[in-house]
Amino acid sequence: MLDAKFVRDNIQVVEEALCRRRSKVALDGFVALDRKRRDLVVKAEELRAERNAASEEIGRLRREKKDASSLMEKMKEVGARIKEMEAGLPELEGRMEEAMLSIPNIPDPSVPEGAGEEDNPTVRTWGTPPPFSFPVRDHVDIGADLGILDFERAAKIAGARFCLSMGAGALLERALINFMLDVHTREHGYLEVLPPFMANSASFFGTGQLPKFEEDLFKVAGTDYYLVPTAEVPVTNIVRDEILPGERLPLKMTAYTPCFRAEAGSYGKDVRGMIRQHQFNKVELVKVCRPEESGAELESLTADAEDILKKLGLPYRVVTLCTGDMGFSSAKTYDIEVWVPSQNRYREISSCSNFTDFQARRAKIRFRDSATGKTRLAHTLNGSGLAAGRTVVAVLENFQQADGSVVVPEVLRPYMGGMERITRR
RNA sequence: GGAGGGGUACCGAAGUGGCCGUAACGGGGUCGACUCGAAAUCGACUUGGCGGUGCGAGCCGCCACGUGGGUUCGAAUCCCACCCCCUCCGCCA
Repeated sequence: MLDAKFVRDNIQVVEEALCRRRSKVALDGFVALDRKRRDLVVKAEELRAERNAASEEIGRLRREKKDASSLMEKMKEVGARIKEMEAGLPELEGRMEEAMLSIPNIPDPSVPEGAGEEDNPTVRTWGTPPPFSFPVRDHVDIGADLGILDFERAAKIAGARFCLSMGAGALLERALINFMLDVHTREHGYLEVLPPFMANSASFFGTGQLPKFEEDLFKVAGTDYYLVPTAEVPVTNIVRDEILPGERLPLKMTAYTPCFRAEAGSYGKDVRGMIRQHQFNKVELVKVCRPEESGAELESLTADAEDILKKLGLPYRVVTLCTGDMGFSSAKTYDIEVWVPSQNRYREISSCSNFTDFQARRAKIRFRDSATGKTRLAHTLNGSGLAAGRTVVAVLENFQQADGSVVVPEVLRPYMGGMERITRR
């Protein structure tokens, strides 16, 4: 959510930002609506001030055993007028709120303008796609052949877009998760947290998934809970409604969670394999920092995620999402894309975003600036570090051998009981 | 699921219709005094949001006692609904 005051005073800046984002949100009438609301608020406040003064007077008179009935009579009327004033407020405030909640974040000036995915410039590339002297197979075939992935039985248990890993497949994914958490906590200085895998609607409002994107979520029937689509939700909300001591920033947290996504509107997209699932495992990185530092913190967060791919030896590139491709709450996003041999292209494996104060304003995440003693909104960031399911895909496909086996990356071997190669059982 | 207790500031806690919300009392914190320095002691200051006004330090007002409604001239206090926490019982990994 943007600052209503900022929107009011900088309506053209916001309109221009919406235009750059290719967003269709209309700000028509916003200023007039806000004007109307503030007029009402001021009038109601004046009346309340009058009533407060009179009530005090009534109290004084009664203590002195004097008559206050005429004043009380008068205030009865004032009370009615206050009610009248306030009656119109909820509707106006509701419309304001709705307008504010539907405005996306303003893109950082460094974000390139563009319409969609095809306009995302590549920032850097690491490694080279491996050459294969034999026909490349995709992870579904590799996994089935090795007996470690079973999509048919997953469909029996749950349905389409679910995966069942077994044996070395299950071990590989668990090893990846442990490896990622260890690197981030031991080498990158993140605090490991293990949060709830469901969260209440207030948390989802805080990070911006609600109210706009409810159809992407799984709601637990009969409750106020939703399954988390990313650890961003429970982890960022750890500090919701808090004023943090300035010297404790930046907060750096990493969390493993399964992620649940309804994937509404993605019918026919990535239907094969474990690229796009209703449930997948992910290790997330979350930061809460001072506004001055969020730009640099995004760079280091992205580098922390990249480090995992480097250590695994998986080729990747980093792209900047252009204005038309960015998420609703983000001011700047880097996508890290890993090489997927069977598709002969790079696929997203991590998305690292700086939300500036957009989530912090919604979630009321503030800190006390020790220099001024004043409270300020913090900046929040997060990124996948990494999506474990897609990392399994990348490992299986990039390290596949002519004989159908898969070589285990060196750094994972200690996590897999020394296993050097996944072979058919 | 049943029974009971509770949610007030940074923490503990008092307050049960006006004299109580920058909110008693205790603790903590910050600054100052004393001291060679410290401890102890003494003093001052320590919630957040919204709106108006001003170039500004500021000044003025409104709101907030878990949340949302209601009663009343006036609600932390009375009424209704909901949320959360704690204790005991039941069930349970």
